[in-house]
Amino acid sequence: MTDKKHKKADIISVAQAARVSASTVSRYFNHPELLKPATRKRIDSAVRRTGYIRNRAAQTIHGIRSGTIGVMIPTLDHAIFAEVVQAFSDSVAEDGFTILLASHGYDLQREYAILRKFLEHRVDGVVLTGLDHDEAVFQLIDSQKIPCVLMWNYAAGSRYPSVGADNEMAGRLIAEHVLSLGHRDIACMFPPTGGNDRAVARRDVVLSTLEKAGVTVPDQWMFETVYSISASKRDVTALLAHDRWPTALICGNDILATGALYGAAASGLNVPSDITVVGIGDFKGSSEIEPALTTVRLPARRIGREAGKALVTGIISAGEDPASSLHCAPEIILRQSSGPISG
Amino acid sequence: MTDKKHKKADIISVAQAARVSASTVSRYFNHPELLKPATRKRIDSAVRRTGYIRNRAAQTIHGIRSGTIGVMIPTLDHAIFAEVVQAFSDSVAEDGFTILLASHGYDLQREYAILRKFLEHRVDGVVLTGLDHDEAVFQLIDSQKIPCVLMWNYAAGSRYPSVGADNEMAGRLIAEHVLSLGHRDIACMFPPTGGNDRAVARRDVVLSTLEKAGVTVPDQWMFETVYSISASKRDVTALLAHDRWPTALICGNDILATGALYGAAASGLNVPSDITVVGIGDFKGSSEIEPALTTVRLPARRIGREAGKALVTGIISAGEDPASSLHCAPEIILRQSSGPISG
DNA sequence: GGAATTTATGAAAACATTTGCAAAACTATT
DNA sequence: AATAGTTTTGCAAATGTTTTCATAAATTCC
Repeated sequence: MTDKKHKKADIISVAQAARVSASTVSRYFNHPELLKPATRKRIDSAVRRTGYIRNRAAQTIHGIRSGTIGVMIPTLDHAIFAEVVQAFSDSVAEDGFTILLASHGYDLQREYAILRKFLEHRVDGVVLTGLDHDEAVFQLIDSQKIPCVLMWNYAAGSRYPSVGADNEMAGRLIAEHVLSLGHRDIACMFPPTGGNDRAVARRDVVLSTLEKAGVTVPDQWMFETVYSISASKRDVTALLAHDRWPTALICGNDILATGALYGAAASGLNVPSDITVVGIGDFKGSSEIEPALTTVRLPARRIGREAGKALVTGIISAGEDPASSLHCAPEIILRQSSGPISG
Repeated sequence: MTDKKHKKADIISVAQAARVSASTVSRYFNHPELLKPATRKRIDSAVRRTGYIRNRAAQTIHGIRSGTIGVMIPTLDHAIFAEVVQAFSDSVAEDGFTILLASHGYDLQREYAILRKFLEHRVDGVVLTGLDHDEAVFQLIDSQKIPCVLMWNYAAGSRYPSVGADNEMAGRLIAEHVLSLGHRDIACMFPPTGGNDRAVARRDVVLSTLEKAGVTVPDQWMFETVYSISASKRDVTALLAHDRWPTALICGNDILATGALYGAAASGLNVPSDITVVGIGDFKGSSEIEPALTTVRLPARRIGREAGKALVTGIISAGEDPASSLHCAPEIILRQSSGPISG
């Protein structure tokens, strides 16, 4: 029955079909308990017959919530962000929210532009990835008085509630683990830090933890490698082609560590007896790779879920009970890719 | 200057601040060429001072496009979908569209519910993943006369324009490659097929191609393995623990193939001299893994980009020039994980 | 069986915009 | 300086809902 006269099914056409007023149809959706069962049935059938679909745009201009949440991430190409977004989306979907998703590719200008677009759509709240953002972004959110949660990283005094892992802790955990195995000749590989506070925090804390133990990483063992398995594999292969290698390699994330593992394999070296390799993140696949990767778990699913809950709380309670921060603690995961020095 | 009197910046307050009428402000945004440069400047400053942000909801009820596109995927947890979505999003963002993203987790009921939600938000178009959907879903899209593109898979006579790869071709390519290497003792590992037309198509065509060559896959070499590296590693390890193995293993996707490679490594077997392993997809990392994986490339980025372009065309030209199908041909990628029989 | 409640419905105003039409303000032409 | 033509602007109606207030209908009470 797709005939439905094609009268652009609005609330008025439904009202006519049900022989009631538009107000009554509106109530049918928003306060059904106010209607007489008989009327309800009549409208029910009319809705079905006309194929009416509510128009949230029309509701939204009444100050009613739009039911959307703006989600801003650097990129979906990093599987870990995809995982966070998936968990976030599932979490808020339970309360009927749909996400408006956009990625800025680490471009701060774009982040601002996207945020404006979110606001044009009158999102009920926004999630940003990471703690650091352009001051203009924060001011815009302030001025619109819209709930906001910073997701993925956690820091006590963050500008907005933050739900995520403490990156410094993650860096410290992995550095301490490597030190505890007796390593002193250590190489580090981190992604480029431009526009990426997470990477900066991790690198700085790893280096300072090593230094506190009296270990300095020589320049030629400090790699800045783009986030890709192939780049890492290449750099590690080059490193291992020299006559002198480190006994351990700390990678800023599991992607780099995966590439490092492949690089070691391609160089004919054994991990961990020839070299220890560790990562940060515990990405999907890190536990199955040969050898299984020692890393620090950043609980992506949990972060996404909790960030969703926090934001929804902030939205539903409208200011009176703002979203609150939550630390999803990172946790060291010992596997086979790390071992004591020499052997 | 976050003072702005906090008068809920609407178009009228901007008009007052600029000493013009609301209509003029509206024109400032929608038809600026109709305004006198002086007025334009005045409004420009007023917009800035009041911190006004346009309200797309209010525009949308005038039949103006909402500037959103509904994107429906099974899950973002499969990196390949994340990649497609990222490319799609980038593509449509160029034309000012923002995506509304939701995942149904292969649940057809949920797909229908999400579609309704998209329509409530008056999305300008929708993309679905895969060719097969509930008839109710198709009817709903029909009845709303909204542009729709089926993304990821391609088939000539699809219900809506499809942009993607031909799965049968992908399956045939990989099966033929394995046969051409001389293999006759072949095992297959595919994901569970419930609600997943892609998996079905691939499996069926692989089996029929093998059969046409006179090869039958014995039951105990037919694995139905959930999409995860660990499950695949487990199943392959079990397979290789028997006294008789196949000489080749065809996996329904690269995730399963990756797990298989790890399983072979863990069993102390060499790929490809002991067993050939191939996948489908050419996921990120498949080229770097040791040994690099022979697979069929499904061009995810290209598919996402082209699907975006196709849908935007359909939206902008409003019916008169509907979105059109496009086949992004799969391509066999020969790497190290496959080799001739025995050795 | 009517008054007093309670419940159910409708009319109209409100929401933030766009747009057709008409008036006002300019320019150009004589 | 008056007219015609053009450009710029404002008014008011329209968009699809929700909500307040008022009224009509149903129910309860004595």
